[in-house]
Amino acid sequence: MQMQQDQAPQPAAKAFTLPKDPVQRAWVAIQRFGPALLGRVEAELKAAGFPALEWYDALWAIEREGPLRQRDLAGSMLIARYSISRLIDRMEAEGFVERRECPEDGRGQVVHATAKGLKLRKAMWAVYDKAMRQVLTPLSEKEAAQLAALLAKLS
Amino acid sequence: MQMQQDQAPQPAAKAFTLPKDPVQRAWVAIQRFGPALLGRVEAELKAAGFPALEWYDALWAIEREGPLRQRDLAGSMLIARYSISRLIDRMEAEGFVERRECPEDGRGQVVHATAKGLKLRKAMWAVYDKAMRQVLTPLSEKEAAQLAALLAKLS
DNA sequence: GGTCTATTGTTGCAAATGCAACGATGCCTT
DNA sequence: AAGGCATCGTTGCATTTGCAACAATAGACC
Repeated sequence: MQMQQDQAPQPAAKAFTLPKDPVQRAWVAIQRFGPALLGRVEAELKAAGFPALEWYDALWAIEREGPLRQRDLAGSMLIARYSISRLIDRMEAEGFVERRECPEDGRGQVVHATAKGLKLRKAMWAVYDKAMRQVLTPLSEKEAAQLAALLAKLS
Repeated sequence: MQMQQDQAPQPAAKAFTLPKDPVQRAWVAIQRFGPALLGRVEAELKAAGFPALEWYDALWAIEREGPLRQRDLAGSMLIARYSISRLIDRMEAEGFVERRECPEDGRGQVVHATAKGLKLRKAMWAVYDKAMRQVLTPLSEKEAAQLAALLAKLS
């Protein structure tokens, strides 16, 4: 019987050599480091007892743009409608959002944030912001801006 | 009854304005565009009837480094051991790899690629390479190298 | 109005994932 | 050699996802 916490989700990262071709280098970097960075931030949120980033994103989208149709949330978060449907199921079950009928469209559901939801988002932000900055410390402000610009070109 | 294919996994992307703070810009870009790019490439592989990128990555790791312990595959692919265990289950069931006993470690399993596996990797590469380059066309070679360098700083 | 097609959100089902545990083996210390 | 801890790979279980369908509503066209 062992007492250590087994099965770390992110196993020890080996030193990794990128390919020579610049395009492949870029691709490999995106594929490897992107998810790893997300994982680190998600891990900090979870360690602080918070739900996943999705929840934050949904709450933030609503706070930014006002109550939203599920369709629009899906568009805003770039995920499929059925994913939104179930995400909102879970968030509603915990009282962070609520669905209301959509006056202009009988099919629609408008998602509102509750006071509890707004509070959660703020609490998450403290941890999220810190974790994000920590993960990005290796970059100067200028480099961060450059990185954002390069990625934005790929939209 | 409708004949179109419903529920596109990546709904119409709205024009998206990045925050002002450079660090947040970088983070949002990583969070949004990274997965979107991966998704586009994955979609092309799937459309061509191929399995997911994971399969390619596993086969390529083995081809590059020789038959690998599952532990090392996990390290190389940055995923948990139980994920590897099940990934290899599936790949073995389709005859692309096979597990053999590890001579130096009774616990170990060494994963070998089969001829069928090597063939699959090559076939996938044709599509993968093309899709990857297509997704990255907005970047010049120099920019691609820059992007890779910036992301690598974050390892 | 009536018909036809598209969109919205939901759901059943199968597959995949995360987590926590486990058996088996290796390794280190005594 | 023996005990104790660490590592390797696997698995049961609950949760989450992806896919394909669906009912309900909207909108366009005649």
